[in-house]
Amino acid sequence: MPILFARVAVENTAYHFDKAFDYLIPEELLEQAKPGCRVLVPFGAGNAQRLAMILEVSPEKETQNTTKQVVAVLDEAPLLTNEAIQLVFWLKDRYFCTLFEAVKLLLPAGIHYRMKTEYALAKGRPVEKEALSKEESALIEYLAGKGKPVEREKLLKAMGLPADSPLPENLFKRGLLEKTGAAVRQIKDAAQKMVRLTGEESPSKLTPKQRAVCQVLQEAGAASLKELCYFAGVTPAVVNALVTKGVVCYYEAEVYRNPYDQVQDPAEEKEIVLSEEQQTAFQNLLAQYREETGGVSLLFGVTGSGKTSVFMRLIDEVLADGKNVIVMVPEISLTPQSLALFHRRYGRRVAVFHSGLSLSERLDEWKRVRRGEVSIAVGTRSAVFAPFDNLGLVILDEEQEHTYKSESSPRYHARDVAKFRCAYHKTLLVLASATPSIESYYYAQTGRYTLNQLPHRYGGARLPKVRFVDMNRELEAGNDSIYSRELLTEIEKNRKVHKQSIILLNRRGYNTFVSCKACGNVVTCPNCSISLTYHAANQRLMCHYCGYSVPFSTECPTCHENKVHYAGFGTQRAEEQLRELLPEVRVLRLDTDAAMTRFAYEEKLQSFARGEYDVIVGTQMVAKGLDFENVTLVGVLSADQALYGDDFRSYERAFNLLTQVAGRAGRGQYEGEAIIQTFTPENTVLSLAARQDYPAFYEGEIAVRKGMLYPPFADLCVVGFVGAREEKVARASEAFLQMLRTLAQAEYPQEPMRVLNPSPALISKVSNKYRYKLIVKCRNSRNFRRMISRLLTDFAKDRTFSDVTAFADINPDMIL
DNA sequence: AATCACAAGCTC
DNA sequence: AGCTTGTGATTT
Repeated sequence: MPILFARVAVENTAYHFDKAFDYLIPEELLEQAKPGCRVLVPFGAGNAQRLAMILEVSPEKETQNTTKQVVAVLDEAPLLTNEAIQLVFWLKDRYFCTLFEAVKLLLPAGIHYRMKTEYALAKGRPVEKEALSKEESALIEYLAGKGKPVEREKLLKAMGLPADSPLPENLFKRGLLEKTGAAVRQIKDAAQKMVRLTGEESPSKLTPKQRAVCQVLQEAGAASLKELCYFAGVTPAVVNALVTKGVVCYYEAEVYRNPYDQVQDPAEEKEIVLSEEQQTAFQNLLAQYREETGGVSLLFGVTGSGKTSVFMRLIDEVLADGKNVIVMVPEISLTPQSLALFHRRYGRRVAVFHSGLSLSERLDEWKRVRRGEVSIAVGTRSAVFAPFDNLGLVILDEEQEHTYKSESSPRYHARDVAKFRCAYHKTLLVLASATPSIESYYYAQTGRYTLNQLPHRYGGARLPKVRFVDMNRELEAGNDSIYSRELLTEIEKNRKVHKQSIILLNRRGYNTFVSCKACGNVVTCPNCSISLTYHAANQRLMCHYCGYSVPFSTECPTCHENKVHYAGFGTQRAEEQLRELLPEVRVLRLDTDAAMTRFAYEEKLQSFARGEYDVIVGTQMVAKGLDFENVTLVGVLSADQALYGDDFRSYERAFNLLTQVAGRAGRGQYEGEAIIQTFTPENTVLSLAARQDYPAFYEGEIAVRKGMLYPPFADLCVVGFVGAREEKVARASEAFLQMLRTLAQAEYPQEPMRVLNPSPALISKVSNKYRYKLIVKCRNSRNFRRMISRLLTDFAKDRTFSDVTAFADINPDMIL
């Protein structure tokens, strides 16, 4: 009998000691213990039971009699494929997370077990002789009354004790209580009670109602209890009686909780008619897909050029090959309309993943994919993990969107995970966008990706007219509101002819940039070419990349007039002011702060569509995806807020946003117009966005990226530090910097990097924890990651900073 | 000699 | 993080 070992990922390990741990598989579990199955293992000195995932089963290498044994196997069949297991190791290596965190990412939340602790009265122990406190004896009494194990949480709640009370644990240690642990599923598989005939007993001596039941079953073969009662016109009691007689029996059948249950399979597939341009793009993509080399292609098509038609044709071909497809879209564009598009064409072969689903719905959609019952997964970021084992195509729509980057550990980017999966399956990844990320376009230009273009709008639709309003002039004319006279006039004009308007206020981040009213100059950092941010606390202007700062002064460094000021306002004020200025206009405010459920959001949009409002005022969520025929005017309150964010991607985001928002107007038969307010009308990004001239924008931007060493010419590794005491956090970041310098010099002298000084995070205090960060311009190579990984573990082991946690994020969307 | 409190080290 | 073991100091 060969001895087998399981290499497992253990739950709740800290990054600095996480790795695959080896356990012996006892003989009776050999059958069941397969890679991809979860197990229970004893862990640590106390041998407390923990959840773990088997990543590999292999014969013994060297005998260590210290090796512990697997306690139990929790899954009948593996949850992870071979690919998924490789992906787990890849995720740990790339994103500095633990193996089990990576495992969790690949599974639907609803499938997770959690360890529960139960207490019961110890048998054969005379309680009477013990010295007990009042609370203790009350607890003992309660358990004696129950006579069976009670879950820890329930017990504490029943006794009115705090959730972290050590009481039961103390009693356990004194031997008065017994402790049992078990792994429980949070979400149960949904099952339906089904009924069928046993065929054993001849149905004699039956009541009329019972005979009716049997008749239905004879016709239908089997039915759910619910349906059966409905069709036979009886209550479950009748069926119960038949069960007792042995005529019929119950069994459980699994059902799926599916929010799109009503979706019908399409009667026939409608032919998609492609324009010549679309046809060429489609042919190229198809050819590349057939190469089966695992390449990446950028589909660069202007807004309204019909990218969706191209990939639907491509999807058709891939499905015809019997392969599966993942389509990812940003959350905001996953509207019922766009989903309906897929449902109409592919019916029940579509599984959907987005944040609006309940845990159980997500679990069931995941199972449908895992069992090969669907062929397409449509969804947001997490859809990239859809467990297909015959993946043929991945499409990432609006590939530049920041929502594809996770902001919490594991800080993965869906684009990179998609690359991994496509390389594994030797198949095609399509990145689609009207405004690609600078990085992706660069790779398309330099041949790392192929490039397919759709330079014209489908059906020859025209782009909206774009006008700029110089807000400096407004101020000179004595208008100090946030609405220019021109914009107000147009809104009012629009209302009178029953057309609608969208007003966008970009307020991403918490920055207040500083500019000169006289020359329009925006004050930037001399080292990083990043807009400086005004900090009220110390009245200084700070760069949050490198920590550079100067005292705030109203004197402009360029024109030396005393007209430097800072600005910033929110949607609420924008809404109030519009109501005051144009009392007759019906205003709808939409923003993410308004703590709206997905449902309420849909509801409001519906009523806007019905014409119950004249204007929507909102943050960037209104800029994208909305498609209303009746909207002919789009106003951007301050383009500057987007342009001068304190981030090297600010121009890129602003260009992207303005291009998109201008695309909101005039989507139907009416011509649209966009009015963009700015204090810096001469900024070329504005006119480039108005013309939707991406190539020209790219040329300017890529030069800056190259000059300043920003992606794609370098990677930014941000190391964050979090802790309760500010000076401790600050000292920790300094210490880390020291460690980094030493290690880099000693062991990684070849690795190119530039380390910027640690500095407080942009939002330096979040929920009473102080945050610092330090930026390293680097090459995201295996070697560099290994170095960071070592630093993170060494740092965590250093007890002087035990109350400060450090984490790393390579190329985050926003720099803390 | 017995007991305690905290630092150090390991997790298969 | 959670737990055990080691070390030294304090108490009897």
